[in-house]
Amino acid sequence: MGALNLQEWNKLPISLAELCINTTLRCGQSFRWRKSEEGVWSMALHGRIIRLYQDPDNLYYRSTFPTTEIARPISSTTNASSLQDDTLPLLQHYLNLGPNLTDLYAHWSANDANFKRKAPKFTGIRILKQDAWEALVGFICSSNNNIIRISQMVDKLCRTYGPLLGRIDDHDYYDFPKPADLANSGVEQKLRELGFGYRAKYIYKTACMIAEKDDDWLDGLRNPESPAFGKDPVPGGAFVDEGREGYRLAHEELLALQGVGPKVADCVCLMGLGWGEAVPVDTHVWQIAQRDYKFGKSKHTSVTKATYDAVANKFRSLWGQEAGWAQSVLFTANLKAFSERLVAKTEVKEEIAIKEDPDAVKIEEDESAEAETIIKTDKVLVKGIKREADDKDQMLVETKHNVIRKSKRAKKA
DNA sequence: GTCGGGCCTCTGGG
DNA sequence: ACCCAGAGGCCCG
Repeated sequence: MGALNLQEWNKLPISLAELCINTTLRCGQSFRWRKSEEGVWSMALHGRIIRLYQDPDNLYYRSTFPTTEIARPISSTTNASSLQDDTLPLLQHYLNLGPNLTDLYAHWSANDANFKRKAPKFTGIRILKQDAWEALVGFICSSNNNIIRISQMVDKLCRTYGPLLGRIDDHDYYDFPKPADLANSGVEQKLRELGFGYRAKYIYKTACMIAEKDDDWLDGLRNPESPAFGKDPVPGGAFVDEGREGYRLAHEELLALQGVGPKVADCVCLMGLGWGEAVPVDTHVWQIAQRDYKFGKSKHTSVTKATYDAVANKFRSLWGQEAGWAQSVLFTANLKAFSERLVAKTEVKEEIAIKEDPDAVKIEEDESAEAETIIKTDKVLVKGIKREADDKDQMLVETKHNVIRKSKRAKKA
């Protein structure tokens, strides 16, 4: 942490088991957070620049408003501090700090031995309550893509079409552009020049469709139990394996947008509209379903609609109301960027001992009574995570390769 | 309803 | 060197 001075920061006591921003902010749900060399996460959010830092006992946070906002006349009934004071409730909302995460993990583990085995190294993951429009655009970008490139694309989008909020430590912060900002002719061409590929047309068309509708159309699809920041929750109905009526309606409405298929619609439902039962079934989750939950006997390699629904329903029946949240934990555990944790001794420190005797690294027992898999362990050289500028050294780690056995029950045959 | 083929771009691994 | 599969898929015929 070095020269980082936390004197001027606000402090919120919270454990790493209840929130781990280092995992939550880079596991592929939000594509806009940036991490400094000091370990400070920062992003433009709700018209201000938010900075976050976490140690084992506290979350530290601070807001920086644009100069015009700070210079705004203060009414006689409003003191200076109340201008910034909504940062805490804003963060509590955005980081979704309401639920007790330890209890949730226990609940998901109770019916699921696989979750119980995988989750302990991926604690503190929360589903962010992101702006629905931002989530929509981000996940339209995600098709046939990887998290690093998606983040670069979203950054270009904000830099080109979003309002500049300020500059901190030689870094400019732009807020996310509005639908109307992307609904102009020439946007598709510009996005193609910026490297969006075939997604340029999807974003332009979807922006046009949203801009045509009422301003509150997208938020009208929200889970009433999880309203937008500043509004009061209303009961949203009883849970069912297929998902509640409101969720299915929201999903269907989103499918009408360009570049939005079932997976992207579920991402928006889960991370932008507050529908906890939305389970996005992507290539990773499909792999997980085949490897650990006995899916895959069907002949098609790609996920058909029927298979998609079957996988999502299976996970909803297994994990319940917040199935999408549980899915995200397993998704993160399956990401290559986090694969070092599968064999790392400790999860708190970023650095893995580079010169450590590889033979001293413990091999985890990962056999599952349920999963029909064979585990092979290999020693390989992998590069450090690209986005961490201070982590370029090559690390000697071990990875496991799972080989799917296709036979239905005859393990020994 | 289902199935291929094509799609922008970048990267790690054969 | 070179190619190709894969990356949090979707659209079209």
